[in-house]
Amino acid sequence: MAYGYLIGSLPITTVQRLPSYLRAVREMRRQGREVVSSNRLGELLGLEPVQVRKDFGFIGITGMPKSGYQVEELVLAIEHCLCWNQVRDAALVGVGHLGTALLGYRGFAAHGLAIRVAFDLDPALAGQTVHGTPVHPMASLEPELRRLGVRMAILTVAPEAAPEVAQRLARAGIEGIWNFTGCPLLLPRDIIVQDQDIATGLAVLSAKLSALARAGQPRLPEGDPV
Amino acid sequence: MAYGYLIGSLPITTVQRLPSYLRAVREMRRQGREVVSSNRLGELLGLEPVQVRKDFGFIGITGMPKSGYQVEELVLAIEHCLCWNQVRDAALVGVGHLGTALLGYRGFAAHGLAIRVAFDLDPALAGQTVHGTPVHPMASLEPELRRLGVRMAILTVAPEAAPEVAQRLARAGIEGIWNFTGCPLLLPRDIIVQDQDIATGLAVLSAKLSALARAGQPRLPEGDPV
DNA sequence: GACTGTGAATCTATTCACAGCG
DNA sequence: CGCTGTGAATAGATTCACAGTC
Repeated sequence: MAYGYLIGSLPITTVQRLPSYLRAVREMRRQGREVVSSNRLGELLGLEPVQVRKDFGFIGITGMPKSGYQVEELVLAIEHCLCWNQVRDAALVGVGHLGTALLGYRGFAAHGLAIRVAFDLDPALAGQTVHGTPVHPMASLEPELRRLGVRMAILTVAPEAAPEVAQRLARAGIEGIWNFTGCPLLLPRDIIVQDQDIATGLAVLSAKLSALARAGQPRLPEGDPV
Repeated sequence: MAYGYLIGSLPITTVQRLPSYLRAVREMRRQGREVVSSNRLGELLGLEPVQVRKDFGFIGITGMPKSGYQVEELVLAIEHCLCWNQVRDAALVGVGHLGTALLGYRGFAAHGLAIRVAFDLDPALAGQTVHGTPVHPMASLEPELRRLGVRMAILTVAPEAAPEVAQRLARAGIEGIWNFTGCPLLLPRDIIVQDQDIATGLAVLSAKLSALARAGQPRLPEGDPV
């Protein structure tokens, strides 16, 4: 195994699974469970036990034969890998339906994310707060970002506006952009862009449903039990 | 190349890229461009040209040496693969911030998706419409779904409620669930679940930003031009 | 006996290298 | 030439098989 495609020192696929692990082990901690086996966790999350063990190996966690892994140790290690144990300030640009929903999402606290400020073109929104976050006019984007020292941006503007706004974010010193616009952003390589395009998920689901329909219904009326 | 991991007859990674291709070629059609090369498309979307050619090969599109691919042919072929040229009815369950945002999203029409009905626990919402979609009480979930013959559900309830609601959807004859709850759904295998967990994207971005920070800033103050 | 941990094998996806064509 | 199309090579990710440990 070469594993030369890493984020820091972790395979990207492992990083993608960390949130599910974290949710599960936090819940176990809440329930007072102190240890958990790769088997149990895999069953809960729909993963092979060996996958779980490999992933935990990558994040430097080692378990105990017979008993399993320490729940508390897992929580701390995963939070550390993702830096979800400290707060990261972010700005949100584009207070439409989706932007508003994200501003109202209470789960970000558990992910170490705090949206400090939002921006929108609509002058009626500027000066208001949405779900407790102050909204500023687009004109003050650069100075406000620099003043607050925010390094991460959540981009929820209309796709047409995305390239231009992204340019402005890049020039304002933003290091990472969480891109919900579906429009590909071509930016300098030192700016990290994470695309969160709802259409790719819908595409996979559409294709699977269509494949199913095309195949007729070669399945039993009732499938496997849960 | 074995390629035995297919949706219908397409690699899943290819399906995931189809929406970006589609957006790009639709835009080109709008501009009156009739042909496009894999090179140009790759540049626009940040992909290797050979990747584009392989993908088009999979969906059965063949281009012309020297000139490239027919834009119109690409649009039709991709829409066909995803069944985005016909309307698929869906129900949305959970009219919170995110559910409301999805009900207000106008882009679904271009993806062949029509949300016909929504459901929510809150009795104050039942009987109302949200962005034009009627909201029903949870109690009428099963009969209403069967009456409308809806086969796809968008799940935007709170994570705690997800497993139970998913069970009800499964029993009501739903074939595919687009799962925004972040909670893993363990359902019979004949029900297709597409997880759309915002946390995995945030995890990747967090890990990359942290890796960057840890590495110091071993880059030039200004990166490559666009 | 019931776990973990890991090298080897397999499977999947991308990229290379280059033949072929208009 | 400037493209496409594709077998071969490589890279990446999962799964197998099994040795080791409490």
